[in-house]
Amino acid sequence: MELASKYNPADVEGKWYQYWLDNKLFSSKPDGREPYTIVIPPPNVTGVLHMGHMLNNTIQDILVRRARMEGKNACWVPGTDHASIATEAKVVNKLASMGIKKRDLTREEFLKHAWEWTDEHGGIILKQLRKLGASCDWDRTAFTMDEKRSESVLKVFCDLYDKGLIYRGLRMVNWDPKAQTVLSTEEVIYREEKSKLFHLKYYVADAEENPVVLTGEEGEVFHKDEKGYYAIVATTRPETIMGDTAMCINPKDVKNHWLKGHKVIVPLVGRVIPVIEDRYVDIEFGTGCLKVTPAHDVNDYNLGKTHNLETIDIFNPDGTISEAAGMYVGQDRMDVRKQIAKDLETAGLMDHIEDYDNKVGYSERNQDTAVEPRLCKQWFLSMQHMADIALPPVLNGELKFYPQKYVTTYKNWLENIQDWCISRQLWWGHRIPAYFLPETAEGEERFVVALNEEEALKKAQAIDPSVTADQLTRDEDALDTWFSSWLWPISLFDGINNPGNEEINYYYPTADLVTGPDIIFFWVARMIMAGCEYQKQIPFRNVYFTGIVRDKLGRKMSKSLGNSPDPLELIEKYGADGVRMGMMLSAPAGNDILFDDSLCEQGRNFNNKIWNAFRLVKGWEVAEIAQPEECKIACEWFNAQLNNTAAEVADLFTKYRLSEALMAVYKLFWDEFSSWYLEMIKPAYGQPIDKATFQSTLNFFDALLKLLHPFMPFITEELWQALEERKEGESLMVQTMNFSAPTEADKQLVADIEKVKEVVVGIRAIRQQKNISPRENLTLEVVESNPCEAYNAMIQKMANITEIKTVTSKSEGTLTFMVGTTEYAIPMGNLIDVDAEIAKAEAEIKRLEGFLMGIQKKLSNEKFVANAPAQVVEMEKKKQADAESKIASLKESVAALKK
RNA sequence: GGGCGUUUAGCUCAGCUGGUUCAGAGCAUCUGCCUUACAAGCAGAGGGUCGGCGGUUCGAAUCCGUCAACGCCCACCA
Repeated sequence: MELASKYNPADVEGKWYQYWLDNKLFSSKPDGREPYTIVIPPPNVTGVLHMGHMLNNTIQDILVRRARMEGKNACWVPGTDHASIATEAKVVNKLASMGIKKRDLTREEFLKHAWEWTDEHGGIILKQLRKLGASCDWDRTAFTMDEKRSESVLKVFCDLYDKGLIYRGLRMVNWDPKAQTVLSTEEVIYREEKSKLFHLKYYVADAEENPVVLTGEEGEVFHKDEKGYYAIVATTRPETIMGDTAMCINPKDVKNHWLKGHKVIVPLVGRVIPVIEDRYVDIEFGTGCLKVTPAHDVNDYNLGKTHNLETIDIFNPDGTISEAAGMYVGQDRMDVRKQIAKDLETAGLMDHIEDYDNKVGYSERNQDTAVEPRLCKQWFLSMQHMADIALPPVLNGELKFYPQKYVTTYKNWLENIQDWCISRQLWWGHRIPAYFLPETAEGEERFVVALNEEEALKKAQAIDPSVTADQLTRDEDALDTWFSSWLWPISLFDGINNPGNEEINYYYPTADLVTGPDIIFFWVARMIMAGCEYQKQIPFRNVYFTGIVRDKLGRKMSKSLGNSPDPLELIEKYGADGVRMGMMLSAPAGNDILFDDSLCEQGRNFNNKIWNAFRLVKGWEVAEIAQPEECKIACEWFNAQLNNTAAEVADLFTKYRLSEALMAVYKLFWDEFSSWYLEMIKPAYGQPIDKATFQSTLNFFDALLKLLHPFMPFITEELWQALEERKEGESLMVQTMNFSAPTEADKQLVADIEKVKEVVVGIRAIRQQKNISPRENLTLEVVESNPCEAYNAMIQKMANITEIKTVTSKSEGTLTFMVGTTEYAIPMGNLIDVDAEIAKAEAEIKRLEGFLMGIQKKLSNEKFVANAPAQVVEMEKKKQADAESKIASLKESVAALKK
């Protein structure tokens, strides 16, 4: 058999992926088996694979492949998200680079461009997932804006509207001036920023007819100069003064009492505004005077409502100053902030400026764009009902989060739920199925919500029989992307359009959801809501929250830092199996992973180890000879070890401790199988192996490949196919794992062999210390009794020992070591350094005496003996006895050496 | 300002309801080996007063309190 000494993933990965596809091994149809379903968190349709996807999808693939091999009907449904705002932004940018402005296009023209862009870039990411080995049922590939999903979205919208849960309302919302759309509260990211706090002078306007009265009360603070009395207002946003319609003080604020009932002049603007009083104002902040701009701040808006203030919207949708401001019209808000500060200064209206740390909201999708609070009429989903139905399953454990800590996060969010703003001023998305009738004579807005125009017309005519089809205008807005993704686990199986169909009944609820904690509110929580509302059942039983992939310095991977490796290059370099293993080695649920290429190296090395073990086994010549004793024991032992580890791995899987499961399999293969088992059974050079041992070894290899396959699908398939003759279409990925639960005898055997290993290691260590070649024959003496008698042959083979003698007292001139309470000795002739051995033994005696003293102290403590469980006391007594016997035997050795 | 989490060998992490020989793993390190599967390897070894302090207990990495550092989430203080 001619196999290279190094495994080359590139030679095999593509081949087997195609083989799996050709044989439709990823595809799933409802049948009598237990279903195991995962729906992919749909990546942005025009996105490219990054390390986060790699981690996330590796985990999903491991779970799916494992479930498949456990005999379940595994179905992993792939798809992409239309990513309304992100994709629209990309298209707008691309058009801009071609010199086309979005506003010069009609909706239809724009959408044509967007679809072209989607068709061109769409699905690249899914192709990339194949390189990773993802075993998705590709025939089921869906898109959040394909026909079925779109229909589902519109149906749900109409249904929720009919239920009274969707409403249209004038609210202070978050506006993204770059994308020119409203955002939900979840889409706003707050960042701490170094900014300035400007202190502006608002002169009292009516001092003439309504004199300022100074009470002289303690704590009163006023400002006066040659132009008159003035209040000082602190603001971070001086550009909004054109929208000021009041100044507010706290009625309990003594230092500002003198302002009560007065009017003040907005600096530069000249508008006279009232001083209002409201306990909302923090007396301690700044001067306790607050400028009120109802159009541009949520709090101010609320103040405006309670105090009936005028609202002046000074911004255009793109963030430039509007006509209504009367000044700086057409300039950008950020430029105006700088300019107005200068102008205020020049006009002597700036008291002073100080540095200030401020939290500013940015658009989640346009992270360089500060969000502008804006008063707009939008569509909202009332969330209280949704929160009410989505909270119990998570709290009562029907739906589990891994790690569990996210339950608290989830609970907090649901208990303080806010209505969801679901409309977006975008074209790329599901257009809201609302149709406006002509306004009434009083200018009142009238609309109907309907699945299609026909129905809309009917509904409209029920309101106003005179309405004709062409008088109806459909709402221009699209829905928030998440309004389609929240239906994903249902809509993938067409459960909205076709309730109770075979697929939804079979695959829903899905088993596991694997996603990042950053979208727990955006997506996870809302899917639970939709599931509970439309399927009356949770959408998945477990949620596995992955961590963030960071670089080895702990920095988030980002384009600007350039610290994000290209996943495809990694795969090329280390093989998909190597990269998968690299990712998984350090990815406990919920912990961030500090990714480094060297992790993949470890994965690649492991591949190579497996490969070479295979070369060894397949290189043996098999003969009809008797099975040597040590081989027989080795087979029994490894079988026991295999069952042990398989049970451990199964348990780890149920706890989603995948990296530990991988580590267990890694050690099983590398340490137990390669370093111990194969060495135990390995025939001498040029000698054949007996048939029984060989067959067992093939069986073990087969079992190991099964355990490894979910983690490393390619190399395992390659070797499984080469292990024995296979028929066309056969594959490891659809084999079932059948391990027996470890018996007591298994456990005992494993424990016995652990001792054998210790003996072998002891002998090897002596060889190492004394520079004795592993090839040089030695004899071994066991003092008094040999607990490993049954395994002598094995020890002899592994440690190259010609004879094992049980002796009552060891020979002179030996080097010794202890395993448990048994002393082992190797006659060394004149090779030993007596003084060094004495020193070593004495050091050990000292250590043991210290140890013994601790135990004796414990045992002489009445309270310990009285309170500790009998078992623990027994254990201590045994420790004491063992230590005493060890000390005794060491002392003997020393005495012997000193002779 | 609230809430959550983390802090154990150089690095990344296990260590469950306190007690199976003075704390474990992988990687990295050191030493010796090109031993006829594998130097992407083999064999052996070293390395931690479990963040600090205090408490509960016969006994604490493990429970309680407190302090500190770091991280995350939520919140309308201009």
